[in-house]
Amino acid sequence: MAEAQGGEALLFLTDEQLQQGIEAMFFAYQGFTADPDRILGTMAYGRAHHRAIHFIARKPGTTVTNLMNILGVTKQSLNRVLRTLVDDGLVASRVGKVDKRERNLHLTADGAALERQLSDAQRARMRAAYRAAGPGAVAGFRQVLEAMMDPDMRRRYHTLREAQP
Amino acid sequence: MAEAQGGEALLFLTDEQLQQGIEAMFFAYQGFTADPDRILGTMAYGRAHHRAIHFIARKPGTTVTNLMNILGVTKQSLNRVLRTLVDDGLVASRVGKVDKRERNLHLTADGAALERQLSDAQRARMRAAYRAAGPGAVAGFRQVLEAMMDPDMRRRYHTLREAQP
DNA sequence: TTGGAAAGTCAACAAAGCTGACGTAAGTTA
DNA sequence: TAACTTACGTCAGCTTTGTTGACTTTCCAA
Repeated sequence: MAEAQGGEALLFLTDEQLQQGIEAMFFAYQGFTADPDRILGTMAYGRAHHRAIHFIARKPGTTVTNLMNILGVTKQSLNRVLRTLVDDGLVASRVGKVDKRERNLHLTADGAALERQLSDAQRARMRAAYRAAGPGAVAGFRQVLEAMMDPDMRRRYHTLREAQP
Repeated sequence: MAEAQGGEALLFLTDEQLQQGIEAMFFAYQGFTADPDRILGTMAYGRAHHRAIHFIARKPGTTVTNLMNILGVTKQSLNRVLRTLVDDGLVASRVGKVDKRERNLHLTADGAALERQLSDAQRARMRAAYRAAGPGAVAGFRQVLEAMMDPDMRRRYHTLREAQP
């Protein structure tokens, strides 16, 4: 028991321990999306709009195809969401300069305002969770999440950290 | 920098660090559901069926209302899923013994077989992630996830650990 | 200059959530 | 006992968000 935190101990992970991890992911994800969902519920938008807005804010000028790959949805599904955001003046879609087939996506002032509202709520919860769990826990949290990703998604996750062009 | 992992350091959490946590949750959840989704994609079931099957397996004899609260969906939405599972002979719905208004839900042999198939895939990924991250990381992972839950859900999460009657 | 990639559109559909209303059976309480 | 409440099931209708497939337009590159 004393060495339960030591190296080889994980070789003896019980199904019950793994099950608890699975359920923790499920319930935590509900909390993770709860605040933005509540805000979006008051408008004509859903979680899909939030995700699009989030990643456009994160990588201004990103293309439709890139966003599509990050979100893991089809072009048609993304396009419907994007169209409402463009129509409502939250997202600007500009023809690419180097490749005119591409559309570079940016948030408008209104879009950025909504993004900030949603992000603030989600970050507040994340901040509270980080503080409650403590500094050591945060590193472990990130390590496990990263190990859980598919390789493709892990690559995209790291790409988001790169400097803007 | 040396004390970046020490106590008060978290008071200086940057938005960028929180953002990374948010994105890690998003991408990791994709991985988390990927394997069961792939299996279910070959049959006439979806993620909603998986969730129902999971929690019925976890708490055999649970009632419809209880399951509804755990999953966070409406009675009608759950009922549609449950009906197909009962019709297909994966779930047994028996009238309660003490309170005949209640229906006690159990997996049939076929249901248990599917549950095992789905769980094995998801547990395998979880096990791999835990091993890749290391023993210390696992504790932190669980702490942050738990802190991220809504209080209601945290209570339900803990309730699942209680002994069966 | 022609082939193919990128972006977008339209149509049809499915999964899974929601609200509201209603009915029945079974407990609970006044 | 009568009235209320709870648990469950169901019907109807709607929304969001995903899917395929077929098609056009634009434009880069071989």
